[in-house]
This record gives sequence, structure tokens and C-alpha cells, in this order.
Amino acid sequence: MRVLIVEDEKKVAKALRDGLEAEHYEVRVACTGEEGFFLVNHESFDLVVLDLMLPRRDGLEVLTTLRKGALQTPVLILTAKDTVDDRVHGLDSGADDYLVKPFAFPELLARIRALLRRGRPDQILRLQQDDLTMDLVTRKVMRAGQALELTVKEFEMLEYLLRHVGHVVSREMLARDVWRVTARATPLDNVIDVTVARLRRKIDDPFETKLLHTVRGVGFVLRNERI
Amino acid sequence: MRVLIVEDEKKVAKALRDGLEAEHYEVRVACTGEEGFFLVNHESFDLVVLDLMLPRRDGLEVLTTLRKGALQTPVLILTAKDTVDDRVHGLDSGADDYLVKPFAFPELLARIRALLRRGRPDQILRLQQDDLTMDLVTRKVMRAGQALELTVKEFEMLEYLLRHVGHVVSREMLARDVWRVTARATPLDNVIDVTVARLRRKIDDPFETKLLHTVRGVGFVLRNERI
DNA sequence: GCGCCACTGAAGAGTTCCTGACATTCATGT
DNA sequence: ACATGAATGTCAGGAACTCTTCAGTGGCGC
Repeated sequence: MRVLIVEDEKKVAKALRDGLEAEHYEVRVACTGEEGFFLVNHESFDLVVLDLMLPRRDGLEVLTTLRKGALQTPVLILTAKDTVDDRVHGLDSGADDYLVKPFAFPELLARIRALLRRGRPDQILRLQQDDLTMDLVTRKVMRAGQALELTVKEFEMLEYLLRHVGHVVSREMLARDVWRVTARATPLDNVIDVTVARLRRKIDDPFETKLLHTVRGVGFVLRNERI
Repeated sequence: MRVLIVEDEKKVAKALRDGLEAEHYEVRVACTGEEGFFLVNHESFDLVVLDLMLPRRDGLEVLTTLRKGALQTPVLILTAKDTVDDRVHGLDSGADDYLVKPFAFPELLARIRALLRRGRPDQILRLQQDDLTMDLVTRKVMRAGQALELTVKEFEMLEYLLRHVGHVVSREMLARDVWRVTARATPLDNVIDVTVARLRRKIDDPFETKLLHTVRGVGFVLRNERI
């Protein structure tokens, strides 16, 4: 479950991140309204926790704009603004819940659970390993927040590798399950190698830690350790 | 919009009923847990407002039982029990929101609106993405304040794309759901391509940011990123 | 050092997509 | 029924992109 926290106060943001990560959510933090807006549009989240008083761009304005763009993701407003008018206005701007600071962390967690419970239908459709995520519905592949453009074969191969994370995938498996062939005039091995190379160029080359490793004589494996 | 109030205190129940009816909700009141349970199972509601301290049958127990029976209706707990534990417990029992008495009526209304907004995805009469809007009743399509004239097929295709915003739509899906065909003498693919081209000419060509993108080898997608 | 395996760049083959022009269908009014 | 015009469908050529092949290079393990 991926949660985006939009909060400018570093201390609060850190406390939220730590608390949510302890519950095994994957957390991203945006410190300004602009950054939050950008992240929502470029990554996919299951929930947004939104502060209202933000530098650069007001939280409510961000929310309104996002809802106009047909964003479905549930949004929980978390703010110090506690008048009834504030709450009504926040909820009517498209928020799904409104919690006032200071708040009890267990209550925040319970409210987050309630929101996620309701919005769950297409959740199994995302694969993930470390900072690499693949959304099977939108077909967005991202690493470290950066969108990657994959061709069909690259996408299918990465999907296969992600479905077998940590397990070595042989060329036979790839030939059978990704290329769906039994016999073939020319051997497939090199085609697979070339595709692996191209995939590597996109998902590993621009980044520090490598995920796609060769297991000599056996095949390939996607995992987070260095060999 | 039908709302069920489960509340044993007559005065509170009446105040709620009057307040909600003033907002044009259709309201039913149950005075005991048993009665509430019966009504939920014998009528259909868009929302339940649930008190916790009820005679005969505890509110939380009712809620738990209903959720076990796969009830989808959103439930808002409205109660005097205000400890953090109460809230966490209430939300984790399947409630979608939790409001403590005494409460501000406008906030209750705003929370009810937020819950109903989320529960009714079918009843949408207007679809929207960025500055592109489609009114399903008047069948008017506008982008950036400018009206667009679409033919029937173009309209249906755009509606389909809007209903799957951000999700890649394959030619098979379009053939099945927009053209409503299973098999066909001549391949439908090119018809779809041509229709996409014509649609694109109207909704994208005159504007700076493009919305309708091709995902090579897969299909098409309506999304707001610039590529 | 040798042999095998893996990687890479480049070129060719093969797909997929887009577009303009034309054909057909359909609804409408005469 | 017929003519009309708009909407939709068909077709072919070309552009853009992807996949495959091949040949050469590099690296690993024995």
C-alpha cells in the first residue's frame, strides 16, 4: 500500500513516515503543494494524507484541482485548522476524511485503514520490488519516482521477473512463458539476451543499485542484493 | 438518497431526521440495534448513521455482523464514546467514519456528503479529465471552455476512455464494449484506429497538451501527462 | 589460456500505427 | 422511393517503431 504524505513541517512529516512505515505502508513525502501535485500525477498511490497550510500552493487548491482531473484516490486531510467551517470546506473540496491536529496516531491509522478498505478493488494489479514498481492497469513502470517507457516485450519480461522475484528465471522459462514458443528455427537465447540488455539499460543503468542480475549458466534474477 | 438513522434517544433521532430531511435526504429511523439490523437487511440505504449505545443489541455488534454479511453501504458512527480506543475500535469494525457527540451539524452533513460521493460511482452524469468535460445528459463535450462536436461513435469512444482514465484500453475492449461485436468479417482494428484519429483531431489537435495517447502494442489511454 | 557463456552494436525484417482518399451505410426530408 | 449529406467503414501507402539476427567482443570459471 502506497501512501503519499503532503506536509511541509519536517518533524511532523518524519513522524508520520516512521509511524506509517512501521505499519508496512510504503511512504513518499512531498514538502510543498506543488511537489504533492506532481507526485500524484506521476506515481500511483492508494491514499494521500494532505496538510492544508503549505508553501507555494494551498492544500485545498491542490485537492480541488486533483479532483477535477478525476483523481479517485482517497484523501485524508490532516491539519491544525479545526473550525467547523474548515472541516466542511475540506470535505466538500473532495476530501474523504478530515482529522485535526493534534491527533492520536492510532486513530489516524484506523481512519487510514477504513479508507483503504473501501478503495481496494484493483489492488492486486501492481508489482513491486524495492523502488521499482509496475502498475499492470496503467502500464506505468517507475523506478525511484521516475517513469520508464518500456516496449511490450520489455514490459512482459519485467512482469515475469517481478512475478518470480528472488527466483532465478531460466531462458527456457522466458522462451515458454514470455515468447510462448515450443520450437523455433533459430535459437531464442540471443533474442532473450538482447531484450535483457535493453531492459537493463532502462531499469538499472540510470540507477545506483542494480536489480537485474545474470546467473551464469542458469538465467536471470531480479533481486535487491548486490552479488 | 436514503439514510438510515439508528439511534435510541428520541430527541437526537428527531433532530437528525429533521436536519437530514431539510437537505432532501429520505430518512428512516430505527430505535434499537435489532430494528436497525432488520431494516438494513430488508430495505436498501445509501448510508447508515449508527449510534453505539443501543438497547437490545450493541451498535458495534450490529455493524460487525452486517459487514460479515458483505454489506457495502457506508456507515458513519455517531456516538458519545470519544476515547481513541473507541474510535479505533469503531473504524476497525467496519465503519467508514466516526463522529463524536456533541457535533456540529454542518460537519455531519459534510461527512455524509463525502461518504455518499464515494459510494456512487455509477450515477455519474459528467465525466472529466483536466479541461476536458463530457456531460452525459446533454451529450455536450467541452475542452478549455470550447464546445466540441462529436459524432456518436466518437462520443462513445471518448466516454469509454473517460470511464477508464489512466488505464490503457485495448482494441479488444473497444471492439467488445464500444462496437459490441465478437467476431467480424473485416478486421475492426483499422476502424478503431481511424476513429481514434478523428477523435484526436477534435479533442487534441487544437490544444497544447495532448490527452489521448497511443500505447504501442497495447492500445490507447487518456491521461494528463505530457510525454 | 582455453572454451563457453554473456553482452553489445548495427542492420535488416517485421509490426504497428497513422493518414488521406474513397466506399458504404444510415437517417432525414422531399 | 429517391436524393442528400453526414457518419461510419474500408483500403493502401508510408512512417515510425520494435524485434530478430548476426557477428564480434568481453568476461568468467576451470
